[in-house]
Amino acid sequence: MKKLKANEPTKSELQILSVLWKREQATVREVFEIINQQRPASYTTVLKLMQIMHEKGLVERDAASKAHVYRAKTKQNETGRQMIQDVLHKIFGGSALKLVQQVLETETTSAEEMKEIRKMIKQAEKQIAAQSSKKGKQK
Amino acid sequence: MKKLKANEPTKSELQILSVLWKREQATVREVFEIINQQRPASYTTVLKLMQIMHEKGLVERDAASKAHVYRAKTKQNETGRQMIQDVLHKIFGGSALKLVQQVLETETTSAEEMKEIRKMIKQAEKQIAAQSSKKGKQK
DNA sequence: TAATTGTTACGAAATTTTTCGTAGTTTGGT
DNA sequence: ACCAAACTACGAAAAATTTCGTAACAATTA
Repeated sequence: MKKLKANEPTKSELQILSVLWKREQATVREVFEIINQQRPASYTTVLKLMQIMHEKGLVERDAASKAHVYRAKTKQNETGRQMIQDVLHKIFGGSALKLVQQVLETETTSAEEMKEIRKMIKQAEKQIAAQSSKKGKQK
Repeated sequence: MKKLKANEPTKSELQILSVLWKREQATVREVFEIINQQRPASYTTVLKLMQIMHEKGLVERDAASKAHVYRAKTKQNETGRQMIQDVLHKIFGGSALKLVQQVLETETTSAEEMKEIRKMIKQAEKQIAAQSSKKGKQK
């Protein structure tokens, strides 16, 4: 076996993953173009990072053509869950309420999204109901 | 003037801030006790970190008594907003919907919290309505 | 007062992450 | 076949972060 470690992406790696999540797949050059306009960076730096990410298993790549084509291997949601978990506990003391509150206060959320969010809450509430009845009423 | 830089706390610093947010104020020893049971750490390491944080202006301290008493200087919400902003854009492509969805899916959110969250959404929706009417209807 | 205990200050090592130069390879055009 | 352009591989320096030992000082107590 190889690596069972939950290789958390570093900040720079996250920045690259972000690009891959948006583009589905990309060459080093393409990623570089985008990263470079967000902050100064040299081509080989981005290349090296992506190679490291490959070793870590954060991305996969197709070496068929001259310029390797990369894809994110770690799912956006996996990473997202982890990071939210982090923020939730480190910042908001575990209160989902406070977190959501902060999101809604800060972000411009469209009416459309609101509707969707409300729908989700309905769902989530059902979950809760189901769970508590299944587990039996504790006191 | 001294520092205008937006001194982002590092991971370790965040862990310490987290303690201070919960306890309002604490000595190095108190923080150490807590940190140390989360992960192996030595006293002087925590001390050093807190000294650095003091230099950076992340915390303030009262040196009146022998053991300095520290308080978080950066607000929980400030940091929270920043980090959410980060997660939102780097992971969820700016979609508040997706973020909230993830939160609700992952976290055990109590019925109580759900109720509160719903209330907030009502509020937020009012905001939107007010804004769009004020700005004039586009399209 | 002397010994003991607990605390801060701080330099510097250790570790992790990021950056970049150089060398060698592949592709495509002449 | 040769040259130029665009890549990959990779070592190693640089920078950022974390860890810890040692020294010095203050408070407490025997």
